[in-house]
Amino acid sequence: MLSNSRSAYQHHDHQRCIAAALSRAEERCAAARARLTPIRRAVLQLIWQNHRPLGAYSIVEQLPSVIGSPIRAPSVYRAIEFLLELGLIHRLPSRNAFIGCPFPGSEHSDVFMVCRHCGSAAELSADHLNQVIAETSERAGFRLESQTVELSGLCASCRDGGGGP
Amino acid sequence: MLSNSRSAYQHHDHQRCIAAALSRAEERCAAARARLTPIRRAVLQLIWQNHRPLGAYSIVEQLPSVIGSPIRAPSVYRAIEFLLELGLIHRLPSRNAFIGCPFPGSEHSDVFMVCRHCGSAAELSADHLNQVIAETSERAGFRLESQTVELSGLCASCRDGGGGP
DNA sequence: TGATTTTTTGATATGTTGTTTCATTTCATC
DNA sequence: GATGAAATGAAACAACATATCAAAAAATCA
Repeated sequence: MLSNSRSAYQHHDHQRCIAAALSRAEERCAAARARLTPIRRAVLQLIWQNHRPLGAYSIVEQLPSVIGSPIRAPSVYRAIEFLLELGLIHRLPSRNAFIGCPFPGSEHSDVFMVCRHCGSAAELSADHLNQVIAETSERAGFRLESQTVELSGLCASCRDGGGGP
Repeated sequence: MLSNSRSAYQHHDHQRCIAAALSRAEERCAAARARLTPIRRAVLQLIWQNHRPLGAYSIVEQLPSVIGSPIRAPSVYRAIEFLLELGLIHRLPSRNAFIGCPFPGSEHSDVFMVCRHCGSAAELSADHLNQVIAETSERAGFRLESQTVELSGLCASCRDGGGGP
């Protein structure tokens, strides 16, 4: 089971998370012959500023502090679209928000655990769960192409009385 | 496995679907000492006009033809909120749209199969799937409270070359 | 019944999220 | 440095959702 639930919910050196995410993004862009432009890089960096899903207009607000000049919504959405296509981020439909993918490139399907208390979201890719989802679809005669699984509840830290990461 | 995938995707007497849904709504409102007012009833009826998720502003547009007089967005959202609370409809986050629940009252969790071709959505409640989701959460130390599972792909009718229901 | 309280609806405005369109700039390639 | 493709700027707009306060309707009860 691939998961980033430890780092998402517990204290950790988050600078390394960010650095690793940007580094993976460089690799992936190189492999895809795509350009990680300053805007795209800044958007990715903002999304990775913590483990909470970030809305597009929050990015619009915060971009000047990273880029220097104001960036309008369409540019932000273009960067988001680019990052989505490369699998570097995911969209959480129930929140209209975006979150960094901790393991881009690996074949996995979107399963998120979103903590109602601290707002952090962890992603996991559980083979068994995906298999059961596939089987269930199959039995219903449904040809599964993609999936979004959003689980809401309390993360380990918040459940145990902590205040989250 | 509770599911309405047959009626959602295949030819059937849909008038009976609507009548049954309204009848269940009456029951459920009576049990909850809540009022199924004309607006709420009309909104539910519109959502049940077929098995495709319906957006709030489509409801706003269509309501006059059911109610007679125009109804603004806030009233529609109030009706939607009411129906959601009673479990008579569900919200599909990825589409900003609403769909009737085929088995309100039964303890079940939201799993939807949305056909990318015909747009119809079937709901199912698969014990095994829910159990695996619960186990997966547990293993990650996550206290699961609610879930939304949206599966996208091709329904049986569209997969077999048909045009859907 | 009539007064009181609660629930529901009306109406206006506004907030939030996402897209269209077209012009301009930047970049890679030749 | 000319050319075509990719990326960005800028303004307007479209779609989805909520805040607020007033009015009406319904339930409750003296």
